Amino acid sequence: MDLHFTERELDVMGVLWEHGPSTVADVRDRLPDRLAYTTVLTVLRTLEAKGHVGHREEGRAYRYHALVERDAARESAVSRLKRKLFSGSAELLLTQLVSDRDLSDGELERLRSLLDERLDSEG
Amino acid sequence: MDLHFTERELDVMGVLWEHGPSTVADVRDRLPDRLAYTTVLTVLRTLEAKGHVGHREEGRAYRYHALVERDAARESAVSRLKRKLFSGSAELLLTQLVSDRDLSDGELERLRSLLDERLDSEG
DNA sequence: AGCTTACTACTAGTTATATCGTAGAACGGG
DNA sequence: CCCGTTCTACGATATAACTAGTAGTAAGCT
Repeated sequence: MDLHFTERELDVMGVLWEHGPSTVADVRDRLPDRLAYTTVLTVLRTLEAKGHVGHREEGRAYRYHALVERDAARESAVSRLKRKLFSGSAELLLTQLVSDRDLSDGELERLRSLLDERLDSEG
Repeated sequence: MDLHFTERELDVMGVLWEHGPSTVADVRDRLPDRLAYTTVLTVLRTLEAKGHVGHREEGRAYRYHALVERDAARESAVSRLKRKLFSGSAELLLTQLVSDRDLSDGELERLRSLLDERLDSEG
């Protein structure tokens, strides 16, 4: 399946994934930019139209919840990035990832551990 | 700097990065979809307006070339992905990367080698 | 009951994206 | 020298993204 979110949609989905089902006001308060209440509502409604979120009535307000798993979005995004910018190569992508100057030694070691685990758990 | 390309722009940039300076017809021939000549030209012109590509006259035609390095685009895209979908964590991103069922053992080993090299080359 | 507040529903404007057609210039072959 | 081909320039249209205002409703306070 091909999941795709726009910039602002991703901000909103991020809130729902991070903090669970939320009202419009909840989402608005956690967004990086100060948007109008109705703006946030509009984004939620387009996300709902696309089937990415759903809502449930709660008193007089709606509580919105993600309908797609964050993992699915992650997988789709990584796959798209790999395809479009790294010629489909996971190695190139990892190379880019570890060439980040900001990574600490500790982080690098943990990254290697992750790979070791994955390799050990192979059949 | 914050580089950002749309879907189609990325297709076009991909051709320029992969095959070097190209005419409109060159680009068109290498795109995944069969677009009208003028459509490709339009994309190139908007890319030029944004400062991402430049052109040089060659006979009566223009030859377009990338003005931004592929590496810069890669770095920006990875950083954005990390921030927006992985809470800024390289480890989470790598986890997603290596959880790809399609990765072969060989690839995984090469990924680990890359990390080893990076770790060894540290101070 | 009336006032205020917190919602959703509708509408709307602007900018970006995506795609292409037509016009006009220039070149190459006959 | 005319004709078709190959360019760029300009314009156009449709859809999506982004933002927000206004209207109307319902709840809660006094």
